[in-house]
Amino acid sequence: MNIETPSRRPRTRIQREKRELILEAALEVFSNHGFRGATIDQIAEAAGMSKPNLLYYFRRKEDIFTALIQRLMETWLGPLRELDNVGDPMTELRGYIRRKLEMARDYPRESRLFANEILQGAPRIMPLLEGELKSLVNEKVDVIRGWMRSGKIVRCDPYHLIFSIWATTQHYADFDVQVRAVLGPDRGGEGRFEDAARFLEQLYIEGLRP
Amino acid sequence: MNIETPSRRPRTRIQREKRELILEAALEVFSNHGFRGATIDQIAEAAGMSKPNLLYYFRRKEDIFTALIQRLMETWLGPLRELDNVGDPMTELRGYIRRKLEMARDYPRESRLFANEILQGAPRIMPLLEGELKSLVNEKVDVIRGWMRSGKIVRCDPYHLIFSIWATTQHYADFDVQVRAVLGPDRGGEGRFEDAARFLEQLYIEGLRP
DNA sequence: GCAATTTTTGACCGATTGGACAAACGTTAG
DNA sequence: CTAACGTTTGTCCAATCGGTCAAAAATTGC
Repeated sequence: MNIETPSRRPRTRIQREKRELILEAALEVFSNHGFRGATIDQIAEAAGMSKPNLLYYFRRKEDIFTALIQRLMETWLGPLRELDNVGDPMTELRGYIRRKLEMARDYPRESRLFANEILQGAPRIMPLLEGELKSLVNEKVDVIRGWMRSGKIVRCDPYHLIFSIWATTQHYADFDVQVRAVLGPDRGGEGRFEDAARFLEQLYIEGLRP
Repeated sequence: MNIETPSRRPRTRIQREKRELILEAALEVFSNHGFRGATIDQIAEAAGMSKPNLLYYFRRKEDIFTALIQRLMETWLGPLRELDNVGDPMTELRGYIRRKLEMARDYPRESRLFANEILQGAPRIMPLLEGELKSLVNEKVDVIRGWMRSGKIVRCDPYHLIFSIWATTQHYADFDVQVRAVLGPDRGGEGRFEDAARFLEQLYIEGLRP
């Protein structure tokens, strides 16, 4: 019999461990080759098991992908969830930018996985975008609008403010190859994230000052 | 005999027309599915011809891709080339942002094609990035540094300034599905590009003012 | 009109892919 | 020990893919 949805029995210790192993391997492979470009064999090899063995834990290739996306979404939306209207607006926004940039540095595979899926038209995560993501953004847009009304930051379109923060920070994960190619070996080292952080903080602080 | 590199004979009228047809079809298919995700059959069908017929004009799938990239690169770097140090720096930068945003609106397939290639590690265009692109950026970085020295714009890292303009503008092509999902049917209509333009111009003008 | 050349097509091929399956192998509770 | 259950593997399959090839059809140059 197969696993996948725990219809009745709870997960075994081996099941929990092996599923975790597979998801880690799948993240590596999917983020580098996209859904279509990745093969089950590649994932199985990266996870150190045979293909039929992998298919015992996840019936179909797509099931691995959706399980991965589902689990990642929470981590990914974390920084935006933390954006709160306690504390100084400018400090909050700067913290958000910093956290997003740290995620681009520390979790580039997750970023590229999302980017790849969105690029292909988000066929597998559209409900998430229109549901959870949309409502979370709307919630934070209200917070930002409050800051504008109280004159703490300049008036502008809060949706596009969020988009631009996403774009500028995730750029350093998704387009990392290009960034490093343009900066060259000397300027493209590990310091590029600190340089980016300095630039972006300055841009947004000066650009949003009321 | 096959075509591809015009070793001796010049291109026929039919060859020019059909190759154009194929490249247009390939742009549509590659930008939606990536290199690996696209199939020759799909491209052939989109071009309205049989697969062997297509392979008569381009021997291999990769040849279509590289021909496409080669031709697109010029168009794509156009706006950056136009960035010149004649005229007011702020006006120049605003014009650059506006042109890049117009390209994201009018040529989203080209943008997604590049994004897809970069995401996979740019295996087919790395030389272009390290060569033509890098030197063009370096050239424009000098222009921007000149503006900073003369106090026309605030001092900041010109590389990351360019990166952030790329990121924020191309975001509206590459992540269009997400942008529309979050904005919803009412705010996600055609007006989203004007809203984005207004926001970005304000952000960069305020953020770069000396 | 005719021969040379270019263009198009149907049939085919080997490799890869996602996935099925039954049999073998391990593990664990009584 | 043993029966039940969980895990692993080798083998196989149908579909799809990139690409070949020879021959037919269309075009072109004279």
